[in-house]
Amino acid sequence: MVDNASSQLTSIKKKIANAGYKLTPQREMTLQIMAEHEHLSAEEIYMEVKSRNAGIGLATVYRTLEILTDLKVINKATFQDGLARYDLNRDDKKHQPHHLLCLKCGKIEEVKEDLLIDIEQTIAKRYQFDVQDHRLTFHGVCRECQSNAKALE
Amino acid sequence: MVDNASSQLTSIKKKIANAGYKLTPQREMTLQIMAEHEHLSAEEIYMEVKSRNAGIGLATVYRTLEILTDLKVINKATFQDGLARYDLNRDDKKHQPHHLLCLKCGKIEEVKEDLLIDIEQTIAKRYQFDVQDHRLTFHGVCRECQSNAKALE
DNA sequence: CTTAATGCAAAGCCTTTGCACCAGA
DNA sequence: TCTGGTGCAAAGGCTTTGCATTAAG
Repeated sequence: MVDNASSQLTSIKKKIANAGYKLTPQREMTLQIMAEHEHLSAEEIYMEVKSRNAGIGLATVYRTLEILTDLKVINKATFQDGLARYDLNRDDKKHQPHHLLCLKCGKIEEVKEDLLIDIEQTIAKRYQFDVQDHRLTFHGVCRECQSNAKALE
Repeated sequence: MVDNASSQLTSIKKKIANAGYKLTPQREMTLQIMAEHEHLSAEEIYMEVKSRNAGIGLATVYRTLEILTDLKVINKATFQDGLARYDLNRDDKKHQPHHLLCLKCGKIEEVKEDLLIDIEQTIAKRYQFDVQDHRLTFHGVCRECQSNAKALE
């Protein structure tokens, strides 16, 4: 697991270098943190870097995230709150994972499988639309919040 | 068709009044315009009202849209550009429609059917997540842009 | 060395809020 | 009349940009 993660980071770093970008401590730190957490916002990455006593500017975080998004190394997802959140592109997934957004506690869960394959074909046929990617988020109540609600009854 | 639209507006206006809100010219104008266009941003509604020589403030547009969203008379959808867009809730649909976003021309199409019913059940079972609504957008290339691309070959 | 990258602060967007005035019901 | 609604301008969040300084390759 750890090996997988670190080998993934290594290959990402190569990708950055190959694309002609410099491998700065700030960029490495950002990648490291993204490998350890999901759905981070720019602000959260910024705070996390600083908490490790490493220096970085918020603008640098945004610039790094833009580069990584261009390189398709990470995904950017914007939810209803208007806050962009970022995730490392695990594996070779070409599609954005689905999300479950809890309306009570705000937690975001990830759905590992791609449940839209059939539907994309339907869309392609019925609307003659060449589907390349998708964004799917379910709004509802997560398991914990359901339990909590029951406990209060 | 026109009758349908106007009767829909009439019932929306009743809903507004019943909820204890006042029926102001600004609110009527906003509804009228939303009945005529899809996927409007607050700014677009604002400009459209002014182009009809009626007065309105951008803040009022936002406040009206908030009320209408609360009343579930309209839907608010935020796309990747971070701009919120609004649509009248046609029929009694309880779920947000799906969207097709063209990556070439930026056009947004609407998918009338709800294709997620089965998937929502899968999610509910597999993740014990109480699904209440969803947001689904497909990214790809629309029919016209496909034709244009072929014409250039 | 050379040029891209950084950090700060300022500026940009979209959206919300405060407040005095206005107008539906 | 009475309270909510409006409009303006100011303030708020998130994100981007300008510019002098720093550091990777």
